Amino acid sequence: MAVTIKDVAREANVSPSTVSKVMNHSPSIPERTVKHVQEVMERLHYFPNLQARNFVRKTTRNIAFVTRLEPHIAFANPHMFDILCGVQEVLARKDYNLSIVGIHDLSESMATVERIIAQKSADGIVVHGSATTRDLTNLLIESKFPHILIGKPNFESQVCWIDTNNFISGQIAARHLCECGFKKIAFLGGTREDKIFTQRLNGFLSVMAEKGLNVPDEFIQYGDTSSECSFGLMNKLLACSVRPDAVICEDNTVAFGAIRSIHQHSLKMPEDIALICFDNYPLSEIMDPMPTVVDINVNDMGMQAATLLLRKIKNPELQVQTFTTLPVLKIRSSTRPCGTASAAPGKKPAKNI
Amino acid sequence: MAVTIKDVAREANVSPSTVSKVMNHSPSIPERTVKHVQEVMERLHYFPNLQARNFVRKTTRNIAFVTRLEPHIAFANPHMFDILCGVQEVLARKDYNLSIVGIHDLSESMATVERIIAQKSADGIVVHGSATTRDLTNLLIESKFPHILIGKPNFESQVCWIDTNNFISGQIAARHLCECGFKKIAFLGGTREDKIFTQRLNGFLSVMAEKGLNVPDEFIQYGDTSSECSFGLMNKLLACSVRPDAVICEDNTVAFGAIRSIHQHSLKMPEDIALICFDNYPLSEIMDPMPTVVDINVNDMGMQAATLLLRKIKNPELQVQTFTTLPVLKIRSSTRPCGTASAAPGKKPAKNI
DNA sequence: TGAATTTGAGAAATCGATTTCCTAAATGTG
DNA sequence: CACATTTAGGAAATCGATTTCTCAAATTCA
Repeated sequence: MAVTIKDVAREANVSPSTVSKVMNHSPSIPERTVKHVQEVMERLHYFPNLQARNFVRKTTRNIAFVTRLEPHIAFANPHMFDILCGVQEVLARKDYNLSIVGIHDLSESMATVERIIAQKSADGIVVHGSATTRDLTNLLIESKFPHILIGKPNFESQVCWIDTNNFISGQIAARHLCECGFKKIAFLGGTREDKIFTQRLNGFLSVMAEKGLNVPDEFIQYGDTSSECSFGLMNKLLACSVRPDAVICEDNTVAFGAIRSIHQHSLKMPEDIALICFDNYPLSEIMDPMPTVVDINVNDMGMQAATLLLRKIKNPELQVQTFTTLPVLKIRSSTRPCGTASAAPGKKPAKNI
Repeated sequence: MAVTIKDVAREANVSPSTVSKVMNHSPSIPERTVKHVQEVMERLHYFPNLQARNFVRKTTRNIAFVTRLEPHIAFANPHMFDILCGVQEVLARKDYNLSIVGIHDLSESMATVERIIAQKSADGIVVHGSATTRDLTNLLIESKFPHILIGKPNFESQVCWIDTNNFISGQIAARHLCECGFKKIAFLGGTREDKIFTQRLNGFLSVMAEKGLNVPDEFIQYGDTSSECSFGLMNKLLACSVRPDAVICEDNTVAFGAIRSIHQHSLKMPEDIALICFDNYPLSEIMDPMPTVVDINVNDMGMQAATLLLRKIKNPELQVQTFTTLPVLKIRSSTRPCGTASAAPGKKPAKNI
């Protein structure tokens, strides 16, 4: 049997209440008693039973991370794990536990969260965008259960969320290129309907307008985000009457196709044409040249989400609604000649499990 | 206040014991009482307090997943999250909770696990290779705490682990190439000291010996696993007096460099030269041609790990030591002409978070 | 010195389930 | 019909902490 508070009490010749008070730093226990009891606790290798403690305190010290989880999801979304790491990091510091709650289908998310709330199996919930539904947000609001969504929902809601600022991402990309001296900048690769793409594009255009730089219609090329498609789009761009001297790509894959086209035209990067893209995936680290990227700092986003959530748990009155994080620029050789590049050294994937 | 067992008992005109017995399917409760009580539970929206239940039952229904966790770890190891998904999947089915316990440094793993065991904050532990130390395995063995390591430790130990079979990976790669009719097969990209590389190489060689096929020394090229290095190695291979008609690459990055070299030599794949590599990373899905891979089914490995662990928790007498999973072959166009390929359709990374 | 106040620590209730008796009623048996 | 045997369900202890209330001892103050 494990050592309990009673064992410590008996051994220290005090009552269980006193031991409890020592553990909880009650002011009514004088220094010498504290020391004595702590000594006994140490000697008996006493660890308080967390279950008993949480049970009586009516807390769980646990945060649920609700997300869609499927085999090979790391392929479909390498961001998710980084977010998770950020959340875990902050929770661990405050002695909170993080538990993963996976759903397979959006239709499960409602029931899953209902159960968490009803059974009080967590003190708070982080809901990943992949598990967000309208019903779910309503439930979270009505139940007043501490929560935060990762990713702004695509509908109006009073729910609490955190997301990155795509408009600013577009601005950052544009500003960087302008600072490097490029003026004829093209934008490559999303579909007109895609909100994220549109926001980035608008951010880009706002900077161009601000600087008084012209963006001809043909400099904005829509398409899907496959590398084949972007290869074709880039060929088109390079055939324009006025050739762009820089291109912003919607993501790594798009950039990959674009670079292939640029190589085929025997153009030098960044001298003849510079390239910048959004997001930073492992792929970018083996591309030649390594592309400058505007990255969502997803790890930081996870940390912020956790911080906000904990604050809300501590202070339920708090009415934080939404939060936006700033993207970060990683300058690499596709916009700066080698040598001047301040590239973060890439780690290559470990082959072991 | 939440509804408790007493509220249900009062409303149903029975005692709390009866309600408890209904929940636990005790045989001494007749059908009509069961129905009546269940009806009341439903009506009152009663959910048993899990903390109270686990407390008295002396279980946690929680499994700790101990691993090194750092920002951008998804970059360094895309496998980890897939393993996690597999573990979670199986645990959820059995109503177990999965909680992530991250460490930053190997030196923390011992203390971390000690605490989990002492505080009984989990019923079992999964330790990822990145957190495995000799001390830790000793602790797990001595404490008889239910556990399983992901990845065979690189030292002798009685600890319980699960891993993939690299020797068989090598065999699978070789067999597949032989079946496709290739006979002059080269092996590209690891360092002599790397155990995994050596095992794969030996698996390959064993098949070649079995088939009576010769492997000239120059067909085995050692190097680091960068794509630059493998580009050079592949150039060397293609300059051999007898040119190989197939090449096995140590990983995706190696394959990436090798393919670049093959393209530069204007060779057709797989007609002039076939290529196969180990592991399946997102990179492989945008390579041209898409490479056939021998993949560790890490998701399945996570599932098996969880299954074994749960079995051990249920039956502590069980003396399972080690477990090995079989790699899977994903045939794509680098070894089979298009059309005959049975490639799994690749999902491209989602750009949203 | 005696009264008032502060301090230190214990007794007992509590949290919400489970589980072990135990008993009354129902049923079966000779 | 009397007695033995099931059956159904309740009373109460329990798990290991926390917390409130209480009180004796120590200290301060007039």
